[in-house]
Amino acid sequence: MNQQTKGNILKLSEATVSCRSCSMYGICTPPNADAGTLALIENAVKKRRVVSRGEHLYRAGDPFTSIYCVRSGSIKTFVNSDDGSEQVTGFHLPGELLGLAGICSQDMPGSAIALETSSICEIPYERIDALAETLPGLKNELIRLLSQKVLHYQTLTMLLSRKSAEERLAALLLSLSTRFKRRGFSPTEFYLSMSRNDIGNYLGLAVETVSRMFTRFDAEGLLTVQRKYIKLHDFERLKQMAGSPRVHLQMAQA
Amino acid sequence: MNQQTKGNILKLSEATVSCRSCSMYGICTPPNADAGTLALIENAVKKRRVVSRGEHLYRAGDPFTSIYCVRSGSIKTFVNSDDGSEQVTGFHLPGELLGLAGICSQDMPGSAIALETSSICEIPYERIDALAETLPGLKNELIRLLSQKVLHYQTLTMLLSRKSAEERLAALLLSLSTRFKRRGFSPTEFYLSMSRNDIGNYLGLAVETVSRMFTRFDAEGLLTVQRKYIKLHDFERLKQMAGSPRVHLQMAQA
DNA sequence: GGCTATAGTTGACTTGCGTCAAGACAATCT
DNA sequence: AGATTGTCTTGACGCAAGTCAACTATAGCC
Repeated sequence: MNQQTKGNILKLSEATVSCRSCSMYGICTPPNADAGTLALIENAVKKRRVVSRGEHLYRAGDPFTSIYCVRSGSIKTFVNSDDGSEQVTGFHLPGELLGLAGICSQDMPGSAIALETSSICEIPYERIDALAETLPGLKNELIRLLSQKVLHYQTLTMLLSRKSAEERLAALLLSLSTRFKRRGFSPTEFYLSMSRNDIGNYLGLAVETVSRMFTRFDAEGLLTVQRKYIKLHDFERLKQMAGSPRVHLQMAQA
Repeated sequence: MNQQTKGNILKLSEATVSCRSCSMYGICTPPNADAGTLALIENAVKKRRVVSRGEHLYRAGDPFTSIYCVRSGSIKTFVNSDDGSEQVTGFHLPGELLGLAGICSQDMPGSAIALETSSICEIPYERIDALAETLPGLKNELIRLLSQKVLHYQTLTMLLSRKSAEERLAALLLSLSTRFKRRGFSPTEFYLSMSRNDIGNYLGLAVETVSRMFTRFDAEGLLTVQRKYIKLHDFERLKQMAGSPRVHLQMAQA
């Protein structure tokens, strides 16, 4: 029995979301679209791209041309600070968007690297205007998605400024779980495609602290951890730890 | 010689930005607007509102109806967590937008309170669609502004997850300075409209720590502080402290 | 298979910042 | 003026999490 057949507990690289559960669904496949419109979108908007583990999807400073959506696999985005260190700004799972922050500037403000072999939909931004003429709801949808991002980062900000290491890790695990569930994967059992290093970087913690927290959570029976493999046992206690339930909801769309 | 006449070193409540230096400029007064269009906008979009110190502009849970722009004064936005505590998500100065995170949900996800008597432009969101028909660039402008917000919060996230108390305060002061300058106020001398408590809350620091940092900065000759009054002396060292110069830029639009 | 490089874990030690507590200064009210 | 209340500052102390360092497990490679 391989991963694929073992229900929906599998590595993201082996999973592909259907367009139905994609953030871009309202954009790519608007409800009132006729065959002609769908063909238009098919040709104008969708462009597949495969990036393998460690490869860049885009780099900071690249001219902004497109926004991206993860079909399968997972992507980390990060910005570089002057001293050469990088700060992870997000993990992007199947069905989620990235590259939106580039809209406001000519260049991409950060970089994106595949955490594993991933399939990506690329939407050239210059075509948005043309497309919007036939699809009046498109820009509203984009605005809504951007607003959601704003909310997400506000939440993350809150998480990072107030919470302890324990709370941060609990919140991340719940966020991942919620997002897996939304796209039809198991919310209790999954593989982390990112390293402890990435997690620590994202949460503002040292690697060692992340490691210690995993060990503690496991010892306390909250979850089972074997390297990248995670199985969540006690949602209730994790939620308590992470704090406000509103926070989880908002974390859901990373 | 009162505050008003003392150049442009004054309290925000006494200052009003012209529409020219407002974030909404591209929206409120599009470049190619004829008299008829301007009249349309004047009637449909602009609605003034004055909120006095401590008063709510909106509350978390209120139905989302409008986005707002500060004309004069200053506003703090915050979200409530389950335990009743609040987390400051931003300080909004003349010319800056707020309420954008509400677009994605039906209700306002957070609250906004005036830090001093403030004049606010209110733009009913339902009219955006109608208005966009006569002003094709409007939605693109809104999208751009939202993208800028995303970038800002990514930066803030980075600030909070990695930086020390010293770096955080330096970054905030530089951010305020940049934003004052952009709107035509003095970048070196200003009054803080927010309390130490708000600052600490925003930066994820205890009030005492904020206070100690101000004292230390003053002792080191970086600035002069007398309660709310701040005079910056050494930009260079402040920038060094705050870290990446890119961060300041991005902090500029809060 | 064994060798090397990388990622993850664990322990010992240090430190920045939060917490608690007391006091100083401003603003407002009577 | 003096009393009251809220904001800000300063000091003493403890702890959560960072740093340094050694060790272990895993993955990738010849």
